[in-house]
Amino acid sequence: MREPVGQPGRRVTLNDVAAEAGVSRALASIVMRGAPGASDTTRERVQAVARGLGYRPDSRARLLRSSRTRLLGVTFTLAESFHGEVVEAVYAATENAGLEVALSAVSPQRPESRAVESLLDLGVEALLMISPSTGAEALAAYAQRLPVVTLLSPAPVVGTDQVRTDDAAGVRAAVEHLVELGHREIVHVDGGGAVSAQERSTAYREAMTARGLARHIRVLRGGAGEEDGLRAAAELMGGTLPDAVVVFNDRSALGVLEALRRAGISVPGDVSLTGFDDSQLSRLSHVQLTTVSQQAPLLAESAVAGAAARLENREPGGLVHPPRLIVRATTGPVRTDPATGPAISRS
Amino acid sequence: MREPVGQPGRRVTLNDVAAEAGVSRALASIVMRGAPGASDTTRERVQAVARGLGYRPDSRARLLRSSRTRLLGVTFTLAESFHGEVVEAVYAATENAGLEVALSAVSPQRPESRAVESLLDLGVEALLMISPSTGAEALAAYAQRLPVVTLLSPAPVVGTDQVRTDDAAGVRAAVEHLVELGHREIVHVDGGGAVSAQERSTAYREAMTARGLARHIRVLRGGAGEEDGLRAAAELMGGTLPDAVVVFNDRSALGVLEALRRAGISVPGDVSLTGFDDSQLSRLSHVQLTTVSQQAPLLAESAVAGAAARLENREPGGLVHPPRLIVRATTGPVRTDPATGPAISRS
DNA sequence: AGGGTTGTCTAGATCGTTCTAGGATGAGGA
DNA sequence: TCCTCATCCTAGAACGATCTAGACAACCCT
Repeated sequence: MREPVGQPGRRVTLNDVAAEAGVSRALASIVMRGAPGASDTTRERVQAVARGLGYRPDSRARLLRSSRTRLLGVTFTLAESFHGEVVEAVYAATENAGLEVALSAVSPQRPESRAVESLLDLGVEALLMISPSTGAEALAAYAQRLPVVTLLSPAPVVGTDQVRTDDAAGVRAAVEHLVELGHREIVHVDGGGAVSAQERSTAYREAMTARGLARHIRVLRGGAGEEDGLRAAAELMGGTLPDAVVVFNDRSALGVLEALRRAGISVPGDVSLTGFDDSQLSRLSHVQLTTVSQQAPLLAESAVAGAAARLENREPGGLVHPPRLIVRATTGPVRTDPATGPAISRS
Repeated sequence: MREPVGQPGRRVTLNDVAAEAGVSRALASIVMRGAPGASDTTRERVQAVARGLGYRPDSRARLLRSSRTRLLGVTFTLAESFHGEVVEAVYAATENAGLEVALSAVSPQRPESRAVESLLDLGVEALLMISPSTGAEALAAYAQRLPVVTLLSPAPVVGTDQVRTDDAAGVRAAVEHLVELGHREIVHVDGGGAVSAQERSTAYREAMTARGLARHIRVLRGGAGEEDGLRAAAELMGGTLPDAVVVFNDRSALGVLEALRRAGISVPGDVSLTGFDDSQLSRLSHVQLTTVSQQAPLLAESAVAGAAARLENREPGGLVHPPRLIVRATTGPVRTDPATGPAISRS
């Protein structure tokens, strides 16, 4: 198998293709990017030559010259596995939208500002920031220079488009799922000061009220981590056990699950449990957590479409998405005989 | 707070800086990249002007023109959280080496070949591939075009530099740690057909033999996933329990841990347990798995240094790194009274 | 036949940098 | 005085693409 490139150092340029095909560089350019202005016969000929020579356009040159770089800058946090899922979906979505992706990671050692700057230096045409940590002012400043779409952003910022999950709908779905299963005493372990903790907690109250369970409303202080769940579960087991627990997120739910099981309480035999995020954790075979999925593909698709819309001076739409309840093995019918209660039964 | 840029659309170029400072474009360029050939006084003046105008070099143009792009292409898999840790460390390492990073992700929908091609189009000068899935031939072909460094690569490929962890040393460390604690009957749950399963299993045998425990050698078929651990643990509990279990990786170890605890066997009270990878899972507060850490910062540093060395036509060195044993809560002294054994005692 | 339109193609400028070749200037040596 | 020679600087050509303006046919319509 011979390499198409003859010389090791030399790279095949558009000039080479044009010369070989006997046309001008400009025409070759037209053909390569599928622009109108070339006959079908030459189009085919040039393409054949390009293929034969193993030509690949140099994106640096392309980006430099054209104002429409079709390059979408994406910032994400390495440690967040959900960001990974979104990025994956962004790649897929950009393919259809005819955009290219430039990734820039955020980490404790690499602030978001640096990530954004490197993208701007690369000449991205729009910015897609996943869970931005940048302050509203700085974000607004970016938005003045180019379209900015945020995903999982804590708060709205003028000039940016916000793609997000309908948190309330997610919590509502979880509560209703539990009610359908016959549960009445449904407790909420909240997210403490975490992002969107407020929204989810409010949604819990509303969903309970809507189902006529207002008198069963009970919110425990939780948090975003596993330890918060462990702590909340300890508090929970201090009094009488509820039918079910709706937890702020998966990590915390994992803590609750562990504490309950360690105390000999069966999940879902005695208590049902739901999380939020559909993280890797929730899929572990001994966990199988029922949870609310922020549908990464949907969010990504929508964010990319939003950026594309802005680039064409259109108004993007459909930026809030309903999540999906993933029913696994931590929710089940309410226990039928309260007398044999939680203290005795074993998983 | 006024933006340094006057017009919203116009970007500040080197020309603007040169004009404002009253020097030629070339001289401004010399100053900006710290090249020799400018007096200290003008150097300062130009720098002051650049700062005042908010000048940022356009990397596209820079990359296009200069042969030494100082750009390091990195491929990684989104779903692998360990890759994330490495990438994080790569950013830090490149900073010192004076290199820039271009990321390109691999996912089920985006094959590694595509990721590499997009990096080549961008004009990267060297390639750092984390856990490459590309075949040896294709990899060798890349290596002919530019320096290629692989990280966590399954097998050596001619022309590429391989940075990896000394798997054997890791397993040895785990075994010796257990022996120190008084354990004798140490079982190994292997990785099945997974990458480097063979090496780790061999290292286990050697370490046991070296400690005079050859007759206690026992290897159970495992795998890379949690289910494999669950299955192996079931097999394990069929016979008499060993003192300790050295598992191929963290995920599988988590399965073993879960199965043991569910059967009422205390870890580390009855059985000690070690994993491999120091993954996020192993740090969960109810897990606290003793494990072998592939030191991401060290690996990244070494890989970047290797790439930098190749770019300067030097031979890189020190590509194999010893891992570090992270002692958490799943290993402890051997149980003192075998009579009260595992079947009765509870965690 | 002349004027307009449409389709195909090309020359040359351009993007923002870096690089090469060479022009001033002044100091120091013969 | 004249010739190096280093130091500081500049003009202009790259890099590899895109874009603008316009040339040249061929065609249609009056």
